[in-house]
Parts: sequence; structure tokens; C-alpha cells
Amino acid sequence: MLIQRPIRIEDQVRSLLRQRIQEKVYPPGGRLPSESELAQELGVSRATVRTVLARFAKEGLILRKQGDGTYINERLHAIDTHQSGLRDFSRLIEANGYQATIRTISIETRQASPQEAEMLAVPAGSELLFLARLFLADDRPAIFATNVISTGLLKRLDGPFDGQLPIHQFLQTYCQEEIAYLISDIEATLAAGEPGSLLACRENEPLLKIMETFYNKENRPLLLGISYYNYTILKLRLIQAWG
Amino acid sequence: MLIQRPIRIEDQVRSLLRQRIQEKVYPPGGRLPSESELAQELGVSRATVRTVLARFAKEGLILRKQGDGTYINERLHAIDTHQSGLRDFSRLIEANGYQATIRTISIETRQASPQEAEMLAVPAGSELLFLARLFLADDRPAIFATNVISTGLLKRLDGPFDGQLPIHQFLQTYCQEEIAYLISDIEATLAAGEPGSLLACRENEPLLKIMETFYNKENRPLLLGISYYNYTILKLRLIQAWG
DNA sequence: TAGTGGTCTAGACCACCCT
DNA sequence: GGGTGGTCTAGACCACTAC
Repeated sequence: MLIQRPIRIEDQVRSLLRQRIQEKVYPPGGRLPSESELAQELGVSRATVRTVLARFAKEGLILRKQGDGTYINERLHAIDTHQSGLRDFSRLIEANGYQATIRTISIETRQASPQEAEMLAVPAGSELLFLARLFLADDRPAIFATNVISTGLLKRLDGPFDGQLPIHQFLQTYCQEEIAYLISDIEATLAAGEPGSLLACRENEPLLKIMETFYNKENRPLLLGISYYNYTILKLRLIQAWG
Repeated sequence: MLIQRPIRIEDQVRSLLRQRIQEKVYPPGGRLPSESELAQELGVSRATVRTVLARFAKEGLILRKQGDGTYINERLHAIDTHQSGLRDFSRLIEANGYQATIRTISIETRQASPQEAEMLAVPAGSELLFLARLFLADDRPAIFATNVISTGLLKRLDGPFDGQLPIHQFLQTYCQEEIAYLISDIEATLAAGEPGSLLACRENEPLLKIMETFYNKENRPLLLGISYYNYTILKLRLIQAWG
């Protein structure tokens, strides 16, 4: 039996089909079996297959044609379609074919600025944990990322904190908090100061600057992030399906 | 009867609920009626209501809590959650509370560069239609956008072409082509030359540069776009829901 | 315990594309 | 005509939260 109960069937179907696409069991550019065939083969309902395929279509991984069939997007079957560029830098770096390493620049506490206090909805001057990390792609500095979080959210105030964790896992591990959504503002800026030197940029070289706020389901702001991309090493690439 | 047949029920439900949220029939931050109640009120199945709500949740417009209810995200109920920043500039400008106007800088034909020819999958030196437009927010230049398309796709070779159309409508109108998906690469650059002067930037001011390729369902590249954002006027803001 | 959203099924009918 | 994806329904059961 390919599909078994306790785990969500939808997840199993998604993993299985993604794996088959990546391993080219279904040839790039070729056609997938029909929804009914897949449902029958896996012993699940057509509706379940459809929710998985709908998600793939939204990522651009497959192209669906009414009255014809479902085709694998050969242009995207190799690249990362998860918008990881805005949430998991290690994964983004590895998806681009590099070895990802994380260097922790600093983990320290300090007081919130008025602006930080407002964005995090904490009293002015509250204590914040400040985390600065450098992400390297094959040992070349690619992204400099800083995060701040109210120490009031931490379940343990004493370290050590694992600087290798993706930020959403950091929140899970140390705060038992789940991210519901995030807002990203993207700007351009000139290399200068710490980001410039850590990313080994020439003076006044343009950099991408991304400011993020993470919220949980109660709509409470959990975390702020400011990241600097050296886009000459790493593309910030977004895929969007229409409709 | 609130919901009627010929038009897709899902679309009607989506429009209706979006309208109610925007008009604060359901108060910001408050709770929506349950799925069953909505289904009953509108005379549709719960599954249909759920597909609409799932989409809203992905846009971050609502927050869903199992065992509790569905809540309106007051933080986002006012702002545009459609990622229009990467596909419909007029809409983006208006969503930010400005008056949007489009100034056509040029519409002309020229030969494809080798790189353009490769990206559009046309023979080197093919004839391209080149379109340059400036988007103004309350008369302040905000986005300079250029597009190139193979003239081979045009159903009518002679103009005039309507420069006020969003680019996907341009493709529908003049090429009878539908966009299936697009790939956007985001970079930072320094203001210089035409983009710099049209956007009224100081020399060497940093700008966002977005390079886009649009494809149809047959995975054929239709159109290239290069856009320059003056992000001091307009934020490039992306919302992403987790999961 | 009652009510909510989350998962999953089985099946109907439609619109569309191919040959 | 036969097969495909697109839309929609009715209903079952589960996991979770509030009370």
C-alpha cells in the first residue's frame, strides 16, 4: 500500500508526486497521469489529488490544460518554487547549487528603539534579543540578516541559542510560537557600514534591503528582520502563477 | 437569491465576502460566521465556501483557528494582498492611495539583441515591439517600466496600441494570449540614464530593478519586462502566509 | 459538551480538447 | 466520442478550542 493512514494523506501525496517529478519519473515537459488515474493508483479520492495539483500549479511547477492534461514545467522543475528567498536563506542558497554555511556575528540583548517597540507592540525600552548572521554561499558572503525579538517571548532567557536554525524554527524552539504570515518590504540601498563590509562590497555598491515582520495567528508581531542581499551572488527570484 | 447560476459560484462568493470585509460588514479583527453558516446563508456547499476562505487565508486577509473560528486580519484588511506589485502597477499605485496615471514614453519596433532573442525563444535579430511607460502616483514618477514582445505574436501589426492597458490585458487584446505564470528577478541598481532622469532621481540613488519573463500555458515566453521602482514613493510589499 | 475548522470521500455534471 | 481538467455538492469523521 503506497498511502497509509495516520499521516495526512494530502502531505503523503504531495511528497510522493514532488519526488517523482524531481527524480524525473515523470519526464520534464511531459504529461502526468490523469487525476483519476493518480487517485486510483494511490487509493485516494480525486479531490485529494486535486488539492495537491492545485498547489503545484500555483507554484508554477505544473501547467494544467482543460480537456488535455497536466504537464510538468521543465523550466521550473529544477528550481526552488517555494519563495524560500524570503523565509529560509540556507535553503535558497542550496537551491541555487551552493554549499550554505551560517556564521553567527552576534547574539546579544539590548533595549528597543521607539520604532522597534511600536512594530513589536511592546513597551518602549523593552529588552530585545538581537541576532546577526551572515549566510555564505560556497564561502562567499551572500546575505547579511539581522533579527530582533522581544525577550518576553523567550521561554528560556539564558543561552546558548542555536544560530544555525532557520528563523521559523528558532521561534518554534525557543518561544513555542508559530508564524502565521509575514510582511516584506523590499528596498534598494547602498553598501555601507557593517552590511557592506561583511558582504565584501565596494563602497556605494547597490544592495537589496528586505525588511520583514512576522506575525502569529493571534496577529501578534513576533519578530523583525532586516536582510541585505548581495544579488550578484544570489538572485532574489519569485515565481507567480496567474489566476 | 444571493447566489445565481451562470457565473462561477466560487467567484461570486469570493467577491461577496471580499466586499463585506472591505465594507466592514464583518468588523476588522472580528470573527466571520462559521463555514456552515455562510454555506447555508448563501445556499452553497461548505466545500465552496472553504476554497474561497483558503484563498483569503493564503493572502493573509483572514486568520483561521481550528476549534475557534475565522478572524479578519485588521492589519491587512485595508491593503492590497494580491501581489499586484509585480503585475499591475496602476492597481498597486491606487492601492497605496494615490491617483495613478500612465505616460507612454515610446512604442516602437527594433531588432532583438542576442540575449532578448534567447529569452523570448525567437531567431536572433527578430523584430520586437518595444514599449516604455512611466507610472505616476499623484503626478510623481514612481515606476518606469519597459516591455518587449516579438511582433510575430501580434495579431495586428499596425497601431495604435493602447498604452493604458495593464500588460496582461495588452497581451489578451493584441495577441489573444493568456499569461500562465511569470518569473521575477529582483535586483538593486543605481539611478542613471533614462530610468534615473524619468524617475527624477539624484545621481547614484539606489533603485529597485525588476526583470520579468511572462509565459503562457504552452510554456512559451511571451514578453519581457524591466521595471525600475522609486521605492521612496512606493513600497514593494509582499505578504506571505505560512503553510 | 457543543461548535469550529481540518481532512477525506464518492459522485455528479460541465467545458474543453483531441482524433 | 472519449478523455481530461473544472466546478459543485452532500456528507462523514477528526482535531481542536472554548465554555
